[in-house]
Amino acid sequence: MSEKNSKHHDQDERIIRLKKLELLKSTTDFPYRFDRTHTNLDIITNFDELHKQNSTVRVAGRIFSIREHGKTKFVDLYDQTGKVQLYFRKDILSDLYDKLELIDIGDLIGVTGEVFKTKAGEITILVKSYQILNKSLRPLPEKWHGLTDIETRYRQRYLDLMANPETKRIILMRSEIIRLMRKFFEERGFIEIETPILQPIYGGASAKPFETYYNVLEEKMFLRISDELYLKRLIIGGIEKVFEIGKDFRNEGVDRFHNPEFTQLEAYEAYKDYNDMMLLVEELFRFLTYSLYQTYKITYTYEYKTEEIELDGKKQTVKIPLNHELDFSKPWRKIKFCDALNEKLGFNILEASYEQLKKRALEVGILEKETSQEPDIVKLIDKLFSHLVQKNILDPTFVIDYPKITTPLARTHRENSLLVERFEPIICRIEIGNAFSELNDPIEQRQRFEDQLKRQEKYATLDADFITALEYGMPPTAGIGLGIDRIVMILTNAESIREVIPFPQLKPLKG
RNA sequence: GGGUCGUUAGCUCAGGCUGGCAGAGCACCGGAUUUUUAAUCCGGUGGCCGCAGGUUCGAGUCCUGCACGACCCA
Repeated sequence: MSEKNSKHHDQDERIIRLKKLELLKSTTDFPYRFDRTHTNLDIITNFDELHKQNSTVRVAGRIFSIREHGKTKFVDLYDQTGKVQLYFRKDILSDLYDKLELIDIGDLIGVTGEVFKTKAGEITILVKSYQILNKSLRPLPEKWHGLTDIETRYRQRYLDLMANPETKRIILMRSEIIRLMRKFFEERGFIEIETPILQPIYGGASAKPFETYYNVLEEKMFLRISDELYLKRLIIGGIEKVFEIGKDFRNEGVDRFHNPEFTQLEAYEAYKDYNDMMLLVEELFRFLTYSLYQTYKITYTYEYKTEEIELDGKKQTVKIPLNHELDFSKPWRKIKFCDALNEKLGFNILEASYEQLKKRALEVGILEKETSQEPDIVKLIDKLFSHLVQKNILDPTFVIDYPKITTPLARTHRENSLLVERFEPIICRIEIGNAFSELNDPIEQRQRFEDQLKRQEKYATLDADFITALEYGMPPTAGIGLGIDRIVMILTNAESIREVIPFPQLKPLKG
């Protein structure tokens, strides 16, 4: 009894719909297919011709709204391409019209009819016959306010897609951006090759990996944190321009810019250096913005300020967007990592001691006094840079020439042996990638890995097989990794990485 | 890991400060309406107020803990 009451209303509308479903099934089965002559968009764009010729059209989709008016019904039908209005009349459909009682918002139907325009000028299909293709047992989110609860939007993305055009826009745009990026690299002669996701040794970045176990081999395996070391093996093997688009996995936290699994494009080109790579990135962004928007200028909202205001005597918090215009027709700004950081620090990062850096980190409040684990020096440098410099970068910028210690896979700078030839492209504070002139000296590579281990960097590894590969000789090579999720954020003006990932990581609901 | 905020009907939200019958719009059900479009009009159903404790005569409201989420910080 109490159990029945507890879910009473929950089930109410579902029970009504189940009864309708039973009635429907008692007379006919739902069809397995429905021949469409047009999409809804086709109907709108070809209206004049269809109307002139009194063409019979067949469309299908989901019902989002039903407006009854006497012995007629107006129905909004959506397919992937958009909306078309349907008009059902009792005097045309007779018995079939009465059967419309079994139809609800959310149901999928296919209709046959002719197009016309209503008094109000809306393109509409006068329905001559219809078939119910499937029934929805649950009510759709409300039509006017839609679905705004962020958690429900992410957990039930299909509802979000139905209710929020912005969600659909971003997800379709993501697909388009990936298609364009693939096209960009293919047109320049890069070959797309897939490398292992399950790896016996992880590498190519500094991050905590996900671990798994391969039963047949009786070996611990890791999900890759980067594709780098395998793609370089391909360069050594003679694939001179290579790229891969795929998921990397990092066993770390979730925030506005991080999802534990994310999509990266990595590209490597033999006989090039990081200067060439910077030009390629500039070209890529011109290509992307122009292909998507037919302009090189876009706006990104890099922050939302919240302010309290009084409205009708009530306090309300409003979100004020802070926008920044990005112009990709211009060359990107270049700033040197050390110059920019030294200016903020007041001392030379390359000569600074660990204690000196730690002291400063405590001063600016980016390090807790009582911390159980000391950050390693690379982590510390990275934090200081993020907080003191990167936070202020809005225009498309290449941060170049990093301290050698930060980057074991990058080649020593040709003019300063304390640095490496590395850059990060940054837009509106967001790192969207990482690139180097690749280190191709196997002896130095081994030394750099060993130095990392000696410094007890947290997730350092030494991939001996990779060094063996280097010993066969890798051409001078430029390489880059680009965070596709973050690039999609920039290009769609998305506030969070979760908006551009169709199914972002959430904790499972308990109980 | 810490701080702030949030969780009330299927959906969107009031109510909460100051404890006293659980509210609205949409959706749903019944009726009217043959070019409506957030259709309209009349009538109605629907609640474990996130979960578990505590204070109190009495808790959606106050206190504690937990879960999930958002933002900020680490």
